[in-house]
Amino acid sequence: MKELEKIYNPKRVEDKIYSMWLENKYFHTEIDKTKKPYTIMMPPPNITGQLHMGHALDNTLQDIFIRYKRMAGYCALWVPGTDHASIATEAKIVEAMAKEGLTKEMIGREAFLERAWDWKEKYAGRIVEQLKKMGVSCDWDRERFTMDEGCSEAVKEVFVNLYNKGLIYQGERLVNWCPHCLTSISDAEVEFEEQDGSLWHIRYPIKDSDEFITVATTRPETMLGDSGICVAPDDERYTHLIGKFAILPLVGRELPIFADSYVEKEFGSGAVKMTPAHDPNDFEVGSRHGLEIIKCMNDDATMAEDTGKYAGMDRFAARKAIVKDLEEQGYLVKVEPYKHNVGTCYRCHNTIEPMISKQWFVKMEPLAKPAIEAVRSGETKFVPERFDKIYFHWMENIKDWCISRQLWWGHRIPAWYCQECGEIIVAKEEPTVCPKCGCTHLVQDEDTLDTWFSSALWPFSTLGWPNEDSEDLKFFYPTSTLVTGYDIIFFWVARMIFSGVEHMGKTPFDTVLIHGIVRDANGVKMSKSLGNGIDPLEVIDQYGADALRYTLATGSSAGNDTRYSDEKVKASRNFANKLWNAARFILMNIDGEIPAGLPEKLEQEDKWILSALNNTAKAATENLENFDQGLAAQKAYDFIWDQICDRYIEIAKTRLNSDDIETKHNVLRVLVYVMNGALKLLHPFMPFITEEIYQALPNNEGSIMVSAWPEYTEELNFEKEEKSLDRIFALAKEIRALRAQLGAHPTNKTHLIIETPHGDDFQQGLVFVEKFAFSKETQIVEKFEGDAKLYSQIVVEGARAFIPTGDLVDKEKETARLNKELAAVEKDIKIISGKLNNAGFMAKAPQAVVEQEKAKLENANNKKAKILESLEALN
RNA sequence: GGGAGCAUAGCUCAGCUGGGAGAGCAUCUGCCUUACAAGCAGAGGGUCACAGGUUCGAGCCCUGGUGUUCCCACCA
Repeated sequence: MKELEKIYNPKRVEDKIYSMWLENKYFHTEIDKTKKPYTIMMPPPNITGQLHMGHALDNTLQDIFIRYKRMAGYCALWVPGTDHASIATEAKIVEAMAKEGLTKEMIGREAFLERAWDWKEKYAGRIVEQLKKMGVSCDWDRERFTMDEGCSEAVKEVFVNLYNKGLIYQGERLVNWCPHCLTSISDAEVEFEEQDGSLWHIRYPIKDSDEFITVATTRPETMLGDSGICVAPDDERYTHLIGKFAILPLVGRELPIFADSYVEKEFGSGAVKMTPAHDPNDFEVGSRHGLEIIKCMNDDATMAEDTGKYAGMDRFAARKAIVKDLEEQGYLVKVEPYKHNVGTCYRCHNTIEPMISKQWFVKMEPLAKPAIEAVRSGETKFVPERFDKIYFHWMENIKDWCISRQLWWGHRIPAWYCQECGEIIVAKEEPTVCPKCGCTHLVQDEDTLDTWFSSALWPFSTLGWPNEDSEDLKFFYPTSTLVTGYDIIFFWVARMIFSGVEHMGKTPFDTVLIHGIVRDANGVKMSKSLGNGIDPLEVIDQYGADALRYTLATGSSAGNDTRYSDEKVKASRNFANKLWNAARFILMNIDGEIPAGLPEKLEQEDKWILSALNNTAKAATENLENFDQGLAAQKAYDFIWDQICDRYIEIAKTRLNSDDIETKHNVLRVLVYVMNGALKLLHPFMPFITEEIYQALPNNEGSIMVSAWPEYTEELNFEKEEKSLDRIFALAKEIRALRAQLGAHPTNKTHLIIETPHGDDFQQGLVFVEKFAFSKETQIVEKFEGDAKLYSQIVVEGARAFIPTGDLVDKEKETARLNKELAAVEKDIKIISGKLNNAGFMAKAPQAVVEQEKAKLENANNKKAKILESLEALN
């Protein structure tokens, strides 16, 4: 006999089991061509990160599907890895250096990168250790890093390919510049925030005239870069000024006044100052009209050297100073309070400064088109489907992607400039001579690539691409399921899709399973700045990884946010303990060896539970196939708690007490079989406890994680026994309710007479009736013939129970109770016959539904007759 | 400005292609019934946000507005 502790202790179990899995290489996948591939690429966590609830959810979901598919016979591969997160990591390192009084420039590029690699070594390892605590079954032998050799090779290959196709180009354009991170960022990386600002109305004098033209602006400091004034073509107020010049106050520059349909008459003053170097719209209008581009700010958003007295001032200080000067010199007309959206950097949340600058871009339109088609054709499906709209909208309105970053940590742009002739050489390998002029004076581009440039290649760079001969690539690509949050559809999912289509000719995954974010118990997004984040590792420490996983798996449905609360985890922990005790009970009853497999002879109740397991397996499998992991988990839960624990184990006790060894063995064999099945169904959700129990059960070999997933089989479909037992349970339940009303103590067993046409079934299940209805000396009759006045009477479908309550029978109470029952059943009858008397229903409802209603009516009528009989007998 | 999600028991949420509303937690009552008090048995609690419509039949489909959350755009 094996002894398990009374309360399940995840701490004792989890690390031990994880090591066992690792040692046995269960996570490792080799190509097996006899199986179908099922592949997941883990969204690589940043090396700046700690494991948070978002990771916990994301990886729990992936682990559920990979474990399920592995058990279901697929060649299941889950590739893990980490992301170098260029801007985030660089910021952290710069921050750390600042504490030592150092800057990037002081130590130089090489020393900086050394530090960065040290950082990577330290923190990539940390996040991996944290992931392992979750129980993830990814193939650690294949762990990748976005800047490892293979990924870097892929990046270079893609850059050169796209450049050669003319899809990567260099251009002097207006980009989003973060003055804090000191780099350009892409449009996707700009977050708009509503802010209270002002609309300043400033009048500019007209050259050679006494007139003024008034412009409105939210950013007066940019006037130092003004190079024109624009009005609407049909604005009669200003038509006479078109072609004339305005004099820029404080500066004295002459600004051409011109018309463009971009301007709306109704807004502000109807005249717009043009600052092409610091405003995206002005840049566009300016390029149409050949305006001069005058940069008036430095990279750190201080005012440029040539701005006179404002030079060196921060942009916001300059704004104040300029407004003050305008006011003093009589140029300020008025100031209105104005709410507007301000672009901020998604990393540091400082206000973005649009700046003219030379950057590298990916030309998006030719890439977007086939990527849109890939989703439209269903080659890749979003779950839930609605996210394809978001994808389409973004892809259809896409602008070119700014990919160069003025950072050091990242993939360096494979472009070299000839210092002699200015030739640009884009190549995978560093060139030694300029192909144009033959000189050797070549200098590599200083910039690195957007971190998402390499993550976009993740689904195939991790499988060996650009080596086209890679067996892994051939077998596992395209991958099967991508699991990720809706917050990175643009950053990552969309870019992976167009990259896959472009470079592999196939979209990178079959399905994109989108989940929401994890909020706190009050529905507030967990964030570092709010301090409301909950550390998954602490939760695991307190309740176990299984409890956390189960909570996340059941609490979230595709596409929706989920709330975390301690109570939910506690409930999951309780479930784990319930399962544990069920297993403990089985093991306590095993003394020595028992035969493997199911016994030859199955009793009614065995067939009932086996049939229930069979049906649960079928339903749960369907749920998993539909990515309804929460429903699948719920089914395993209900089966274990309601069917195994509350019923079958209770039922089993009778035979377990038998002196006959075979009787005892038979029920144990069913118990073990059913428990194994339940464990397997639950394993993807709660891998640790299911493994621990699986190992403890007799006749099990190897690990549950590589055992076969339970499949539905007709052999174990026993409808008759299910129905029969369910009838017994229904009757017993009503009897328990009556006893509760009467305040009967469990030890107070009562005599019971059951009147039923299903005598044989009840006779077979007699011991269970007695067990669940707390009865003794139970009689089963076709027709009750006692003195009804001395009995309480229970009426259910297919049976009537008589319980002698002697003096306890309160005639009035009993009559009231039966009348209540009567009212209920009469209401049923009314509704059902209403339907059946409805010509429309009879004509149009499906036959099966009509039959069902007829059967219901018959049952209800029978029940009513019995209740009436009982009432009559009572009085 | 455009778009999307959500609205079901006190709380958190399920509810498949339309066929008489569910779970967990919380509450109340009674039980240490020899696997489990992290448990067992029972009970109460919902005009499925609102108004229309389609249908024999609507929590589910359609329309309209309400509240709420989010995404995109960014007219100075």
